[in-house]
Amino acid sequence: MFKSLDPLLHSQLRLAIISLLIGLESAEFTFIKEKTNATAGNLSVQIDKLEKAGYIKVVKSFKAKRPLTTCSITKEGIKAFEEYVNHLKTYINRDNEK
Amino acid sequence: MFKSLDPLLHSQLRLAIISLLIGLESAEFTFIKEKTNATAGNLSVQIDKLEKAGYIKVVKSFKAKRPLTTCSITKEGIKAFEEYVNHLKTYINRDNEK
DNA sequence: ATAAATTAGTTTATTTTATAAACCAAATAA
DNA sequence: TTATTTGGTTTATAAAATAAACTAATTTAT
Repeated sequence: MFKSLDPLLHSQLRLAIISLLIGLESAEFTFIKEKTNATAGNLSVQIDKLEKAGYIKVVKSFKAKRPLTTCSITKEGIKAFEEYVNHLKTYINRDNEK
Repeated sequence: MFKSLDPLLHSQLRLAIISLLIGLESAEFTFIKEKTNATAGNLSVQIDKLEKAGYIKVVKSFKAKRPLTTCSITKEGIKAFEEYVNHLKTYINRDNEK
C-alpha cells in the first residue's frame, strides 16, 4: 500500500539537489548552495552521500585559482529519483487501495 | 524555489498515517499498524507527535475490555497535508523556475 | 608588506529523529 | 496456573540533519 521511500532521497536537501540536477547538465557547488539555501557544511555532507550512493558524479577542479566542485546526476540518480516520485504517489494520491 | 517541507509530515510513517486518515472518518491503532507495517513502538511515538502538533485527534477507550486507541485527522492536519503536498511539487515537478 | 576579509569548501560536534527493543497490564487459552 | 496474546508505552540506541568551527588559498585595504 505505502511503498517504502528511498531514505537517501527522503531528505529535504538531498531531494532538492537531485531535483535541481535532473534539469541540468551539471551545476557548481555555489550554484546549488544558492538555489537550495543550504549552508556550505550541510551541502558538502549531503553531496558526499549522494556521490557515495552513485546518484551524482562530483568533479573537483579549479576556476580562477579557486576550488570548484561540479556535480551532475548519474543514470542511477535519475532512476532513483523517478522511483522515489512514484513511491511518493502512494502517499499523496488518494488511491489508498492495495 | 524549493519550499520548505513541514518536518512533521516529512517522515515516512507520519506521512503514511496522515495519508491513511485523510481518507477515513477515523482509524484504530491496530488498523493503522497493519496498513503501514509499522512496529507498535514506532507507531505509538509518531501518533503522539502528530497529536501534539494538533494534526490528529486521539481517543483512548476500551473495546471488549481491551484498550483501544482511535485516531482521526483534524482540520489543521488536513491543511498541513495539503500544504505539504503542494510544497513537495516544487521538488518533484520540473518547474524549477522561481 | 601585512593584516583583514572573502571564497570555497571540509571536518567535527551537537541536536533531532527514527527505530528497535524491552517492558507493562489485562485478558484469554492451554 | 502458567503461557500466550493483545494493545499498547517507555527507554535505549542508531542514524540523520544541522550548525559551528576550521582549513587553505585569494583578494582587498592599509
